[in-house]
Amino acid sequence: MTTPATRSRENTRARLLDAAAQVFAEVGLDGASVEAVCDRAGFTRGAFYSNFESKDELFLMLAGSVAEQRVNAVRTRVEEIAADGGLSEGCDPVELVQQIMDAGGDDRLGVMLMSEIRIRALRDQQFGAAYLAQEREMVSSIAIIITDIVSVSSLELRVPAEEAARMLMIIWEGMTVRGAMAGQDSGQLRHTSGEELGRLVQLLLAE
Amino acid sequence: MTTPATRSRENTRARLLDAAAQVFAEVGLDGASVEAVCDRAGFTRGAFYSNFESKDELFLMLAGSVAEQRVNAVRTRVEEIAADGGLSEGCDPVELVQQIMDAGGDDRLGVMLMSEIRIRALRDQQFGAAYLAQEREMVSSIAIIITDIVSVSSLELRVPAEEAARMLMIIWEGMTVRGAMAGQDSGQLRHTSGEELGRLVQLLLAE
DNA sequence: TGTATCCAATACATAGATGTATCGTAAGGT
DNA sequence: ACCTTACGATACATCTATGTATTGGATACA
Repeated sequence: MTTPATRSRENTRARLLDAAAQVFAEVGLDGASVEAVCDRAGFTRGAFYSNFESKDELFLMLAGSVAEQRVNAVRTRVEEIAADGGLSEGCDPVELVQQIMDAGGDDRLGVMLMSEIRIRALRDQQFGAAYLAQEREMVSSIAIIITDIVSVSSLELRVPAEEAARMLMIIWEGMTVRGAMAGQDSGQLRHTSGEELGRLVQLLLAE
Repeated sequence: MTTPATRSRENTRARLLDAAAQVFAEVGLDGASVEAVCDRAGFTRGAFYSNFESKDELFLMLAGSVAEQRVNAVRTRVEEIAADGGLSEGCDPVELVQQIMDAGGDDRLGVMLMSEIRIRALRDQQFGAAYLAQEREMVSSIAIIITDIVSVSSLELRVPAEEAARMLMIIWEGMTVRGAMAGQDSGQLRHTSGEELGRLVQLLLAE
């Protein structure tokens, strides 16, 4: 009953979670059978029911892990920028925002998975509350860096930092979703959504 | 083979489409069985398969009708405002934008149905292209009225009208989705998303 | 080497959804 | 009044998914 067994078990769980992320993104939570997830992971349903109680439990764990990753990615990116002294007076606000948003990095499948998560957040009160709470954390992180950026520049914000952060996040989300619809790969995705974000940043700032 | 029979048939189809809108919004396309839709409409599956080939065909028709309604609602609202001389010099841009966005009116179920439609647009290339085309129509309508508003005022746009329209639409969408997640009813939904839109309008305009 | 344990595979029972084929009935035409 | 047609209900066959119960096999430990 030492580590190897446990290690193997955790590996199995991780592989199932990975596979689930892909399959849920591709065909949706309801469209994905437990067996499809297991096939993708290279297991049978025996492994699944040995590790999870239901597809729903798996989804909740997956969503929790995705949320955690996003929040952390944005926060650490913000901290990195602050520590790196990226906030010199001559820094480019547009570039910085771009970098922060990239931290939450969404490729095509990522966009689809997030959409699936949002749908669930719409249908399930509890889950929705958790989703919104997690989003507020991201907004807080972004608001902090926005405030810092503005404080070292000669510019000023035309709306409160939190509002600005929310707008940036929503526009970014809307643009990536539409980019994915148009069949763009992640590279183009970053590009087009970046352009729109740049314009919004210019709107948010005033001399 | 005169009207009554046909009329009854079309009535059946309409009731099934209505029921489908509700059920799809509540539990999603994949989560909704054909029987659930029929139950809601007060029919059996016999009626369904007599009128539609599959659940998917029904969904495509529903989505088409929803898209048409939205585009038309926005366009006619824009035309009404233009005709009503609502564009006097002293008009309130924020108020006008609010009215236009309201035309695409989304209550809680509407938000959920649109989310379902967008998910499909993400998964299906063809459908996604159609969705984006329809959205471009809406953006065009909004851009027109924005241009008009600006032209009769002493203000000017800080970005191209089409960009402004897209941003407004995306922010509006993002806010209504989040409002619905928070469990707000349609009244509150309009209120909170309206506030955020107001701020964006102010950002978009310059003296 | 034997044994205990843990984990995933397999087999099975059941439930639910789909689509088709058939039937009953009401309305329209002659 | 009779016949025909159209539409929705019913019945059925099939398929797929789920969850559980049992089995097999690998690994750790004595």
